[in-house]
Amino acid sequence: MLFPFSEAPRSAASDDPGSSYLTRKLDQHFELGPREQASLQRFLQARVQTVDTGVSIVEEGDAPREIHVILSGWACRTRRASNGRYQILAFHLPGDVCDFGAFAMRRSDSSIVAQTPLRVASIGQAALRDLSGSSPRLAQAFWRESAAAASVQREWLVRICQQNARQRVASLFSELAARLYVVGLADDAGFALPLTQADIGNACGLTPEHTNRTLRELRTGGLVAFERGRVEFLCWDALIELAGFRGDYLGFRTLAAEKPPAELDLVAHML
Amino acid sequence: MLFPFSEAPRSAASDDPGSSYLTRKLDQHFELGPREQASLQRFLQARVQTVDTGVSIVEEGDAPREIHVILSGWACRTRRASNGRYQILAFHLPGDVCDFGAFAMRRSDSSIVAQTPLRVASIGQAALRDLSGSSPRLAQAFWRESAAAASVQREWLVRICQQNARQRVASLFSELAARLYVVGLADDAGFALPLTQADIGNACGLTPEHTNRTLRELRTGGLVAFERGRVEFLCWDALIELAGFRGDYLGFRTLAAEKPPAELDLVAHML
DNA sequence: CGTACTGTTGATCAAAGTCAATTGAGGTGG
DNA sequence: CCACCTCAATTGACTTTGATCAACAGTACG
Repeated sequence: MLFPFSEAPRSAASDDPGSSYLTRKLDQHFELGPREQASLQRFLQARVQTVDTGVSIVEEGDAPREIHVILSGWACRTRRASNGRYQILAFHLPGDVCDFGAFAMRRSDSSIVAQTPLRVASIGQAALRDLSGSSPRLAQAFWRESAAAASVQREWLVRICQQNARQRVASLFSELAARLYVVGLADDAGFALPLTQADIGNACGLTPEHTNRTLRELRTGGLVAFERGRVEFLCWDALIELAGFRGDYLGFRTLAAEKPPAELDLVAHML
Repeated sequence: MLFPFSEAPRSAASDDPGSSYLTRKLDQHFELGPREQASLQRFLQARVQTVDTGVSIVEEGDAPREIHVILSGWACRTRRASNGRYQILAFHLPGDVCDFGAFAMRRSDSSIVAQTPLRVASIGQAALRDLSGSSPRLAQAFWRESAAAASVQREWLVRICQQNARQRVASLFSELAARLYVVGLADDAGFALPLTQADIGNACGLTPEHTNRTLRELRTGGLVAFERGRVEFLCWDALIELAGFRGDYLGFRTLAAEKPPAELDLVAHML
C-alpha cells in the first residue's frame, strides 16, 4: 500500500539502542508494534557509519545512492550559491530522516555535511523498498517526516522574508528547541547547539558580525543566551513572543494536542 | 512497488486534451506507454474543477482532502506569517503537481490560491493509491515532481539569502522561464506572467516600491522588461549572468542533457 | 464618473552589510 | 609549560541597500 495515511494513538517512548531518537519522533504519530520496531531496528542497523565533523555524507551533484537517518549528532544541508558561498538550507537533528525523496532525482541538489561527529544509518534503494513493503506504517512515518521537513523549509523562507534579525534568530532557536525537545535533547533550560555564530547567521541570512550583535541583544534583552555551544532560555515566553513562534508547522502531534501532557511545560507555550 | 526509480528514454510530447502540460513535463523523464497515458488521463479527468482568481483550492490549516494538478492557469502557495502578512512560498504552473505529500500531514501548512482562472484536477487519497498501484511509473513521476519542487523551494532560500534585489528578480524570471519553457508556455521572446509587481516582490522578499525600482533597472539596463503582464527578454545572456542562473536545480533532463536539442536555444544558455 | 487597484516617483530612514582590528580560546609542537 | 597558530567571537566606524512614508498617476471596471 502506498498512501494509507491515518491517525493512530500514541505509544510510550521506547529506548532502542540504535534508533531511539527516531522512534521517539515516530511515536508522535504512529503506534509502532513490536514487529515494526524490530523491522525499523533491522533496517537502521544494517549500515551504520560514523562520520567526522566537516565530512559530507551527501555531495551536491552526486547521484543519490542512499538515504540517511541521523542516529546521533548534527548535520546541515547546504547548497553552493552562484556567488560561490554556501547557504545552509536545513539542519538535520538526531532522529531526522534525510532526503526521503532522494531517489526520485538524478542528482542531489544539495550537500549534507556533518556538523559534529555523526552516526548515520544508510538505507539503499532496495532496502527502502523492502522496508516500505514489509511495513507500510514505517513508510507512512518516513513520508510524514519528509512532509514535515518540507514544511520547515517553507518556514525558513517566511522567517527570512518577514522577520528582522532578532526575530529570525529567536524563531530559529524556538524551532530547534521544539524539534530537539521531541527527541529529548532539549529541556526547559536550553539545549546544546553545535554551531558557530557564523553558521547561525548563515541559516538566518545574516552576516557573522550582525549575528554577533543580534545574539548580544537577545542576551542582554533577557531572552536567550547562546554561549559555549549552548542555548539557554532566559525568558521563554518573551522569546516565542518575539519570534512569533507557533510550532504547528512542525507537524508534531503534541504541539497541536487537545490535552497537552502536564510535564511539557516548554511545549505548552508553543500553542 | 514503491521505490523503483530508474531512467527511461524520452518520448515525443503528446497533446492530450486534459493533461498536455503535465504530460510534457513527465516526458522529460519518463517514457509513458499508451496504457499509462490513458491511466493518467482517466485520473486527471475524474475530478476537474474551475477556480476563479483569488479563490483558494487549499486553505492553510485544513486537513488535506486531495492533491491537485494544475491543468491550466497559475496558482501560488502562501503562508500567513506571524506579523499577519502573507508570504508567497511557491508558484504552481500548468502541469505542476501540488502537494504530492499532503496526505502525510494532518493539516496543510500553507494555502494554494488561484492567481488566474484555474483548471485543476483533484485526486483523492484513494484515487492516488489506485493510480500508484496501477502505474508505478506514474507514481515515480509524481514523486520526481515533488522532489523537484522541494529543490526549487531550497533555491528560493538561496536566492533571498545570497542575492540582491536585481539578482533575485532576475533569477526568479529565469526560473519561471525555464519551467514554462518545458511546458511550452515560454519562448525565446518571453512569457506571460500574471502577477502584480507586489507579488513578484513578495516572492523575492522585497517591498512593492523597491520591486518597482528594481524592475525599472532591469528594463533600462537592457536585461528584461516586465510590462502588461508579460516578461520580455531583452538580453537573455546578461539576464542569466546577473542571476547566476543554472537550471540544474530544476531537475529537468534537457537542462542537464549531454546533447541539448538544437532548437532549444534558450535552454542551451542555462547550462 | 467614481472607486479601487496597480504602478510610479521622491524624500528620508534604519537595518544590516562591509571593512578593519582586536580579543579570546583551544589546540599543537617544541 | 609556554610560544605559537588558527579560528571564533567581539567591537568600532562607516556605507549601502532596501524599507518606510507620502503623494500622485494611470488603468480598469461597475
